[in-house]
Amino acid sequence: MAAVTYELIKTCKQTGARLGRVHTPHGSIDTPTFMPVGTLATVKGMSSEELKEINAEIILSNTYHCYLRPGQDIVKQAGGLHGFMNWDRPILTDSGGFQVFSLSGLRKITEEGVIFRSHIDGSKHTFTPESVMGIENDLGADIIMAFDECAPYPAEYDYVKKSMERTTRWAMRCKEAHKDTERQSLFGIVQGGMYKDLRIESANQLKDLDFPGYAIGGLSVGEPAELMYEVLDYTAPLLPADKPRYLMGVGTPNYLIEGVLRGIDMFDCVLPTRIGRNGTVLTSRGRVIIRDAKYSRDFSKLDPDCDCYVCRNYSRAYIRHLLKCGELLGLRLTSWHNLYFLINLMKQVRQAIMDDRLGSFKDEFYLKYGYTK
RNA sequence: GGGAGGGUUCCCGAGCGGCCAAAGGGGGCAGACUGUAAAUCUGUUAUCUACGAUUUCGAUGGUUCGAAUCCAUCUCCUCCCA
Repeated sequence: MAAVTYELIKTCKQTGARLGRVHTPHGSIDTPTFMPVGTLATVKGMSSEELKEINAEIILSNTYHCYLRPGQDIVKQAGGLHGFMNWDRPILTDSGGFQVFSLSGLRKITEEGVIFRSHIDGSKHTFTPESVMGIENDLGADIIMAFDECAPYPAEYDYVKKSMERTTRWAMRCKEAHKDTERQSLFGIVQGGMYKDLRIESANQLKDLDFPGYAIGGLSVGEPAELMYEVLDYTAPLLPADKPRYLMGVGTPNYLIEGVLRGIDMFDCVLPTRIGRNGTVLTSRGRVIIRDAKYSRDFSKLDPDCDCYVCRNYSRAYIRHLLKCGELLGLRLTSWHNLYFLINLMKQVRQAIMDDRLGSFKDEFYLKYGYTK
């Protein structure tokens, strides 16, 4: 039996969205779910205990970053990421495939793998599907991602096709190299850019490899929202209904809801922590750039409808003051609130599915948030 | 009392006859942020009846076609010697 399994609980009668549960060696996750990103074995600004306080059920970490610092051997010796960062709930590690995209100026792709230059000291490193599986095994996450190439947008058909086919070959090699299936589950990643036939081909090829879960990668890389929805419309249904579906790198409140409506179970994104550190907070009435001068005397809470720790205790004016002064607490409080906002949004989404009213929930949410559609 | 150096746009600080509304920081204001090279990045920051015009570089007067830049006086600050 695979380390990670998916249990479908019910589908929303109004929209067809699915409510489920992902079972892992470190406990179960209610889906749809949002996973905070903790690239360097830390969700920036948040302790593991605080993540529990906001009901984070699973977090993400990253192969490339943890390999460079502190090195997977140290993490392994600490008892894997779970022991190292004192987090006893599920963890997912990304493979470094996204860094193939984001560090495009510092790497070279070959059939064998990717030669990286460290963004820290410029030193040269090689990642192959096999080496990545070794690192991810040492990191010890419950869910590990296959080593893929996240193609840029826009990209030529021929390039995306070659990239996608190579990603499939790498997925086969990953599966071959991944032995610890009792403790970890390896998810495949569908690529294919914005090309329908490539997405179909990718999904079918990966399905044949029978992974315990599937991710859709290569989206939210700068393409228009409508295009992403279109790709999801035809890609998500191709994935096995009895396995979890993970949309990588998404995102904003509307992307999450639109993703769930299209059958996605898992999401991750740096957005809440990053925009939080940069002075923007998510609220039920839309984004608020809390750093702006107009909030200097606003002693109300970040979001009038929020009951998170931050909103229960601190005002907009105070948090703005902290941010303007570069105080660490400001970054922490905005990150905290934003993470809570998305995790709580997914909780409401799950309840709406349970009540067969996700479509209505979406309309109400969008109206209040200020989305035009 | 004697000597030396200096006062530049919100702040610090370059500029040392025209290419200066004046470098560069900082601060302010605004925007971006989507599997984290991000506590980052971008724009903007004299005034106006703004693709042009007007007033700025301690004050006043002068030299010059032209001055933040040269000269004189005044004023204020810093340092050194008594």
